[in-house]
Amino acid sequence: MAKKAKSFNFEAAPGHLIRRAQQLAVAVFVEETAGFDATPVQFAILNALMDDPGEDQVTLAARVAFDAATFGSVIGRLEGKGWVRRESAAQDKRRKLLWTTPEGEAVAARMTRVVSRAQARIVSPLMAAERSELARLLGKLVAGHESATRL
Amino acid sequence: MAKKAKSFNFEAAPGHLIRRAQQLAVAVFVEETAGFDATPVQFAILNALMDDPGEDQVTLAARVAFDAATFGSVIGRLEGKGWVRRESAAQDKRRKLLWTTPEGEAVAARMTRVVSRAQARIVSPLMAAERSELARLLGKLVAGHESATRL
DNA sequence: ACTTAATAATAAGTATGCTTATTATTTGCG
DNA sequence: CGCAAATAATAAGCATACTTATTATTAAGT
Repeated sequence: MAKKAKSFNFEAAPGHLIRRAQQLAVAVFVEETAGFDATPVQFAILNALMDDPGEDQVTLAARVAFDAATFGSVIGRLEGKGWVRRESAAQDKRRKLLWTTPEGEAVAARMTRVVSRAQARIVSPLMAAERSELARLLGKLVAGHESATRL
Repeated sequence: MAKKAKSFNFEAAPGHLIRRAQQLAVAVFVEETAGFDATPVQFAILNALMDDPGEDQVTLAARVAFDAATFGSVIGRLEGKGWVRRESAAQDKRRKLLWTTPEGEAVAARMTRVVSRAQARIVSPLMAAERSELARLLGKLVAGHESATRL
């Protein structure tokens, strides 16, 4: 009963709660995937690329919700690990097309099990109904802003 | 109806949705607070510090859910802007105690209105009942992991 | 009292995540 | 065709966010 809240109550603000959730989600992911040298973003990129082989950087960046600048550096790291191959498009030499390598696909496949466990652990404090409700609300939130801003 | 989802469906994963939400929350915050030279984290720190003046870095970092290393650099920037004052504790020269300056408090006060608007905008795609439900679920999620890991 | 533990802060290194600027292409319009 | 606008990628710079290592200081145990 100590809280005075004379200033802005940031701890109850959606932004703060979302930031905390993101923080904890990454921590769980990293913990579960220790041993694999891949971050959440890198795992997402590998999977997105396996669904759309030969995609160019801009399009793939949009699919995983990334700005082009950061995306390029992440791809650089994935390329350095030999998990992604980058090649200039013949028709349009500005574009760099991307493919996963067999090694990259193998890593993604081996990670799937622990990533699934990480996702489950993230929402483990919630009951089953609450988990799907959270997913629905976050989905609606994201979709609402996507249609509004159209980045 | 094009999605094959032959690989891991990261787009429906809690971790990805949370990351997207965080991304959009920061974007809205930055947009609303343009003109003030403060980030979401800096605003949170100013407010936390106004509630607990003279707090040391470690304790305050825990309150806003920050690692000590990053926290130190953020405080350094706030000190550089003249919004926070840092002073070694007399009894324990390892600790640095923190206070907001009048300038820092003035900035926080002037930001309150637009930050409130930003928080409202973040959850604007949701209906009123959904907003409180999202806050409740995120709160439960964060609390559950806090009690489990005790970082 | 002296040495070891623990603690607070910083430094260094890596990885997002963003913005603006620059470069290389390509497209589109007159 | 020729030039301006648009586009793809990178570079540079700032701000989180984390880890491990280092330094300074205090606490704790013998």
